[in-house]
Amino acid sequence: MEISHEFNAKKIEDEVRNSLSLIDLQKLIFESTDKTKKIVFIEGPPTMNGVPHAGHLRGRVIKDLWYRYMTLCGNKVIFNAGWDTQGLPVELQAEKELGIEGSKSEVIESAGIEKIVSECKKIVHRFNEKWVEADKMLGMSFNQEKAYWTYKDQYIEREWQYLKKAHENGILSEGFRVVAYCPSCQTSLSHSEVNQGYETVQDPSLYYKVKLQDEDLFLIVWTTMPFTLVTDAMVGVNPDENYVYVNVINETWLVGEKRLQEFMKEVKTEHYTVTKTIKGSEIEGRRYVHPLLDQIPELKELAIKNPKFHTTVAESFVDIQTGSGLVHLSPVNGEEDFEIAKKRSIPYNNPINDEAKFTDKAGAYAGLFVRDADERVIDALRDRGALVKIGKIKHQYPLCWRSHHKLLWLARRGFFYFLDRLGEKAVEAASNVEYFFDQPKNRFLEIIKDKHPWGISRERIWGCPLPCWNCKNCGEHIWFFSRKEIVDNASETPDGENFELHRPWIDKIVIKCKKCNSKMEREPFVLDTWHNSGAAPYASLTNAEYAENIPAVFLTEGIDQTRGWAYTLLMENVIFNNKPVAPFKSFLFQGHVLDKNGNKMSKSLGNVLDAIELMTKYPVDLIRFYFIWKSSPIEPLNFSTDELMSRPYQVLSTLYHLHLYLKQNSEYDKFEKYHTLEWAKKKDLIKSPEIWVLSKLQKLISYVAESQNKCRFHEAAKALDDFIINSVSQVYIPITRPEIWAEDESQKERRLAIYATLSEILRVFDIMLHPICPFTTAYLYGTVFGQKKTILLENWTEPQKALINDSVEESFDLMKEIVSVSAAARMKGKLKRRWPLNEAIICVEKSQKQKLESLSNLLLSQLNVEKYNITELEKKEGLDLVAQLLKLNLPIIPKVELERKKIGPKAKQDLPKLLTKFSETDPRTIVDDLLQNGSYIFDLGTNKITLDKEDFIIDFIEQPEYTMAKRDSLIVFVASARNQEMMARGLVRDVARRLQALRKERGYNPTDILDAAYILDLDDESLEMVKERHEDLAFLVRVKKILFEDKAKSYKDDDLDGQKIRISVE
RNA sequence: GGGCUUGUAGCUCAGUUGGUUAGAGCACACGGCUGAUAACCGUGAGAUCGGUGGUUCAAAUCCACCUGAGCCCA
Repeated sequence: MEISHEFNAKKIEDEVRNSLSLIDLQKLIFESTDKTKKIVFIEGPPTMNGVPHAGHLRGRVIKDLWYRYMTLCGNKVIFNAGWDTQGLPVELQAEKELGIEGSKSEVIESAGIEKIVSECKKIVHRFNEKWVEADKMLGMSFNQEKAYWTYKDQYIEREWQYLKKAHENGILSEGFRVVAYCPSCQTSLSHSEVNQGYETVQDPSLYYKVKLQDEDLFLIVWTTMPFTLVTDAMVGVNPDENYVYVNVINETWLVGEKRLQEFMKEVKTEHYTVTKTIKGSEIEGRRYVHPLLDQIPELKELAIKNPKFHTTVAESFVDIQTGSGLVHLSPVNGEEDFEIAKKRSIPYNNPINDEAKFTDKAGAYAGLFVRDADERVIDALRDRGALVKIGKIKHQYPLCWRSHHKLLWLARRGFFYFLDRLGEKAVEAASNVEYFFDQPKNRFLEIIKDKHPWGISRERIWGCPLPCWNCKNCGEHIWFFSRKEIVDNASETPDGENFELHRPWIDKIVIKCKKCNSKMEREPFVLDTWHNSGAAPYASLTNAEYAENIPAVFLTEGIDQTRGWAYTLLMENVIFNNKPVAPFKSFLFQGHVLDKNGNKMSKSLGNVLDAIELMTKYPVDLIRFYFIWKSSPIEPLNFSTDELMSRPYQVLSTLYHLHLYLKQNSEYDKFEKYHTLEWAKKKDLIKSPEIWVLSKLQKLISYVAESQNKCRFHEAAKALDDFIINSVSQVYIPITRPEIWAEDESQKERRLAIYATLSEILRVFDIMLHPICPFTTAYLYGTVFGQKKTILLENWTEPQKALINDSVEESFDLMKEIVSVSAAARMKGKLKRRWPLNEAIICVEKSQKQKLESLSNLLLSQLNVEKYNITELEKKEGLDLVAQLLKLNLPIIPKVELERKKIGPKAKQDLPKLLTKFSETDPRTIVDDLLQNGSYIFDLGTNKITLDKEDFIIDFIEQPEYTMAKRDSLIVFVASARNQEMMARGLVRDVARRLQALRKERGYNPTDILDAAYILDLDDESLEMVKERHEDLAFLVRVKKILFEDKAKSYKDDDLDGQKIRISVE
């Protein structure tokens, strides 16, 4: 590779990708003697049901940054890719692509499980190609050959080991939970699917009454699903709300106070009286009589056996704004209802089958589809005098997004990790992890403290099968946790011993019950896909790798994975080890990527940026730099491509041109490898600019390492940005440029020392920036330095204490500040910086003078003055400062104003006179009097007013022959007068600047010596001055001669402070 | 509905245990510097610190409520 004159980021990427494809980088790293410690990273596998977008890139960039940083720091990092491949999203995509619709059983019947599974694999591989392509473009260092796939048999078998441990330790049990269920598709739906499907629908609005057992009071209960009376177990009230006793004809009803009027209107009852008001909490635990006990024997039995059954419960979730304020609770038909029943150990009946039909246990309702029972329930209530009112209601209710049927809430059997059985192990494991930021830590710990049971089974096809067989005859359960165990216990293996561990093949294995010798059936579940990815630490590694390298030192994923992957990883690892140990020592949660206006990226808004498109269009290193540099990894990031191309571009472009500058100049001077900093130091060629910039570099190295270690990547990137632009490009290069520009052979070693310094800076900088911008740095390192085969084989540089020099840094920074204040002073006096001036007077704080003395030559040239004078001042202000300046004979004129607030009360009606008198008074006399007597007396004729220094605002301006600027405690005066000589030198530089700009415009190289420069139309005085100094000018613009006649081929019109001139170089 | 987080200049972000006049960068205007650079320097304009109320001698900072946004859970 050869460095080109133009910075073309996309071309650089291609070249670097090509050259990397020729070597086995992973091998080189693992064989390198510099890389000693082996560590492992576990990739949180993305689901292969879509293509990568901009949001995915942020996390990948952070992962790769970490990998490269750790590699540079001397580690061998196992950095395998991983792909999440199973689960509902993939399965649904497969159904869609196969064009099959309908219920689960219909799907299975029409397509067959095998076809669905094969389609799932196709989909997963199709999307995977895109992901691998994106990773390659992004420069991800993942080992793709060793990528783990969650659906592979090998992975499944290892995942089963988690189940085995859970089974052994009693964490894994069968249980029930209430899920949203589509009766048409005969499938349960996830929460996100349910949330998609809310629509306004019409439902019955049923009010019925139940009598309390021990009081002559009827509870008025409301529901929109009459059929759930068949599974009724409780009536809920809100403990904090008021309920009223209402006399109606010859009964007393209990209704929520807030709903009383509305309710009475609905039931068309005008005459009623409220006799008593109570809080909901006061009727907790009262027994009521369910009106349909005669129809449902099981319900009656439960009511007889259990005194808590059919009682009132006060629960804060009960909504007082709808219905009657009292709601009936059906544990098997409502999530909250179920939780409450469990909490209160209240039993429940569950007479509903897979087709959502009532079973024989539902007595009079047996065989009916549950929703079709609504009418029958209402009739039965009416017959028994328990019906209060049946109406209709329009409300938001979830429909199945596929079949558009109303969803039902049903209790389904399943397998659970009962996490409460882990005791405090999980909480302890999570507390010992480093999270870098407090916000996600708090949230994560809260979630874990919940110990909510984790339902790990799903009634699906495409997933890791639950290896549990069930005997329908005697109820025996048996678990096998490996292929070998299954095969050893199978009486038939229709697909051979190496059958695929998925459905449908695993379902064909025949196992005979050991107890009754009947044919057993596999429990028809697959595992929650979160269980798949959560098993990655053990399932994706070898036993040895797991034992040695887990807990992993660092993992990172999006903030949404707090409840997702981070949680399942932790829980599974605690279960697996049965010890309070997390599979990660630290976990960084990343904020999400939003669009440039801060909106969530979503398909419906159409603001999702395709990752591959983005990386085709924009330089990858800029994208990477931008993600890292823009904000803290924990914060959400508003992604704007315009912003991406602004500052990040400038940083990389500057870095590139610095390398170019070094290469071009150093080659011209025959700079060799042995011209190191050591060499320069021995020859005493290191001057203050080098000391300064190298000292800054050492501090930068420490700062960047510290920031990376704390995951403050953005702070590291900002420090790198600041150093390369503001210290190197803006200060070190301009200051040393005159020395580089000289061709004097006697100064050659000094030039070589500058190259040695720049080489050191840029090489170290490339290494530090490499984790963020791998392409540009690999290219620059390769073309300019190239000591190692590739930059990743380099080592992170340790800061050298010997190069830190605080006092030179301070002096230098002070000098920069003074030059900046002097520029402000020149600005005020309209004195260009390239005009030489006679004198500068600099006022600094005590003890700063000496610091500047060491830089006197630099200071002279930077200020562009003949001489300067430094004065140290005591830190003072107002009158004291003015007094000090006057005493030191500095060129100031005191400026005095009246403090109106203070003098008002003193002067009162004489104020106008005082103001006139004040305006006629020389400020200097006021200042002198204040200094001598502490006060000044205004003689207004009629009376005298004495003012002291608090009554004045005292400041100063410069004397007319100077121009001045101040900042904090710095004051700089610049003598504004210019003699003929200075004017001439300034003019020559003005002209030179314009000619140089023209040279560049016309494409000449800096080193070319051209024949002539032409200058026309100067006024007589200027012409004379330039003519006198034509040799200086010729040297400055690198031409053989300066001509003042019209002989050039073409001219450029230019403007020299108002003079219209024509110039040319040829 | 609940939990966690967040709102500072047109944009992107700093702002320490509460403490003088709330800071940078980008963009804008004017001027300057420059033969590595799409850089940089100076001056200017630009902020009721989301809103309301409270605690305090003193609030961007602490508390309460309201409001916009994000994530998770229901």
